[in-house]
Amino acid sequence: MKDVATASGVSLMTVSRVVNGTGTVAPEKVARVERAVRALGYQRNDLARRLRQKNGTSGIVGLVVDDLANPFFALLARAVEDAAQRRGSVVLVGSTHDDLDRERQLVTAFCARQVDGLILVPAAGSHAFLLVRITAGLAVVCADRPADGIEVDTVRIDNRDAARRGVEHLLAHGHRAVAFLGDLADIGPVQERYDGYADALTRAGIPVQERLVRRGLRVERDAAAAVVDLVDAPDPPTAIFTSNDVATIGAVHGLASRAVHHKVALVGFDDFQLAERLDPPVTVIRQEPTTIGSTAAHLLFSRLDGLAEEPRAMVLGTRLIARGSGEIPARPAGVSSTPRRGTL
Amino acid sequence: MKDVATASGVSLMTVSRVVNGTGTVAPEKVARVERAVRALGYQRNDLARRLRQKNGTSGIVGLVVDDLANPFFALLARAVEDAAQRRGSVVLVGSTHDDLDRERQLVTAFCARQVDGLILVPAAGSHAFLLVRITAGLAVVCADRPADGIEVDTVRIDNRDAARRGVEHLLAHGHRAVAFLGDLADIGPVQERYDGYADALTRAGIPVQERLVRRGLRVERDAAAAVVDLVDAPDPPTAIFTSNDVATIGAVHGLASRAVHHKVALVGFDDFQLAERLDPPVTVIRQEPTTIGSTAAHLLFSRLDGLAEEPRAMVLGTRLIARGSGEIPARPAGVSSTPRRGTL
DNA sequence: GTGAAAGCGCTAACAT
DNA sequence: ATGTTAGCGCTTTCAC
Repeated sequence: MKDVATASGVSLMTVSRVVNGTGTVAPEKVARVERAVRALGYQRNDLARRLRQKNGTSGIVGLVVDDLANPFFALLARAVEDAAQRRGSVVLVGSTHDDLDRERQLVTAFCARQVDGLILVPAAGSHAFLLVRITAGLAVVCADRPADGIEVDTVRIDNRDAARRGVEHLLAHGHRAVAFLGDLADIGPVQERYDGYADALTRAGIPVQERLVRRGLRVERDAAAAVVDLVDAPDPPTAIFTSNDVATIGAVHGLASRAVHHKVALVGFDDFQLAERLDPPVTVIRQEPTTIGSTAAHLLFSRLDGLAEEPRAMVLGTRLIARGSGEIPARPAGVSSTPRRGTL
Repeated sequence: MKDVATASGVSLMTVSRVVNGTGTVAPEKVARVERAVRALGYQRNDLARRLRQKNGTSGIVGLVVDDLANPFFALLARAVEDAAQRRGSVVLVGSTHDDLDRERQLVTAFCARQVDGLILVPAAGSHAFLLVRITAGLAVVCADRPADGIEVDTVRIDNRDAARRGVEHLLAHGHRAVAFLGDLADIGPVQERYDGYADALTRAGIPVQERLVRRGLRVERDAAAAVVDLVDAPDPPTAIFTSNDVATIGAVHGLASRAVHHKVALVGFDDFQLAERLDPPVTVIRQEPTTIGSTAAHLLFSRLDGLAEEPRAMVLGTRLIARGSGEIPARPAGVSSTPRRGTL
């Protein structure tokens, strides 16, 4: 900047005014400065700028998700990025892999770079460590899940209700022995989806059987193994409810490996690519990661623009998409499980 | 920081030394300062820090990809993020959607935030605008494709060779009429894969038929429509080579919609989730986005650490994974295309 | 319309 | 072992 000023024979202030288009500068000097800027390849240092502008913002937002490589979060991330772009902000991303320590590191690293705000898919555990930062002016919006211990804007779906509807869809096709497959139990939505599963069974007068409930499934292989274990058991489930995309895809593999994919019904949480092209096509409860991301981004930007209401809890809709796997009736011809005592 | 100094009754420099663990400070004062830091929730402003440390780095790297929501780039991004994390850097991301203007905006926005380096999946077009920045010290590594007009480190695969092998796999099963489906022709790898396709045909003495070549397919729907158009034509191809994951998935839909998925062979570039579970399972040429990402990140960090060799061109391996769709023989029973003049 | 001076939060380089 | 001074690149404030 100093070089530009020297080269065009004006003061630093004039350069500043030209670069930012503020104040009033003689047209002739504007031209001289602009020429020098181009010649020297000068670009404003936004960081130094922001240092002096007491009120100024960095134009950086942080996005902390569970796993950027998961299509759900990749779509959410792109939606956030789109919204940020339209506003001239840039996005710092990081994956926590549901590890609170990792999340804390990311938040610290992001805050050290003066992010204006944070969109957070919180890991399990207390987020009280964020309180002091929020008090200090950090805007935080939670996506997909609320964060324990802080009251901030949250964008999510009604997991419990959606899961209940999914399981009821299976019950409506005559199933009584419905298995539940889920990720780590301490993740909020996983627990809520389990609750919805239990709700559906309870309303139908069916007791929850712990042997049909498998949690802590982090990767597809875990879910596939759980399914194999379930269908090989003496009294196998006639239907499976998987509580996220990873579990659903694992279950598809598991069922196919035992050649029971046409016999055991399947409803999965989260839609996924090619679900409609599988055999049978997979019935899912779809949520919209893109909508979640853009809603969270808009909420964050509203806060940055001074919105000072109570924290909002936005609950977005879900839709059950029946494709085939969830409509397989209970105990079709060919399933060889001997009828036994009803409940156990 | 000033507050911390006041609260603990020491000078700014002492606080600085304690916070950074540099120099020598009396244990008692260290304790006092640390207490004040905790009490006030003080966190160092890395940006101001970096402003003063002339040599210092921002600890921010930029990652510019085609589309973050595409699983290929999502995996690449996660690999970059992992590598950055291990180094204490954070990652700014952005999607260009193969638009050079958008890419330029992202690069400008990232540089204004003083990124140390850039990992770039370049859009089509001249990247001469980067020259001045590279001269000014910006480290750039290209991933997936080289950038036009600049000489920088590049991490990629041998698209032409891999595509040739994929098409030869089809030819080995007796196919003579092999269609090519691709994204925008001005994207480097798309052109290279087309060249590989043409190579395979030429080596086998088969002329390339323009009517079997469909490009500019950006989304699955485009590819599905192209496939429908191809198979409905008078002299339909007996095999299809799709030059990326989007085209492959589109082709799967297109073939299924005309119920010819067991009759028309398919080899796709890029592996994708559930490919092995489709009917028939899809034969692909797999590249490793994760390896590309981590290699690019390591290369970038080497440069930031002072590596001053000539720009490197790293070429990673690919593997053909035969699953079924690529092994369908030419002209199976039931394909009703009347034999006509050979070439036209 | 323009510039000079002060200072954002921090740290080199020199004191002491 | 600690404090002082100067200044990173920029903008604010106020004077001209």
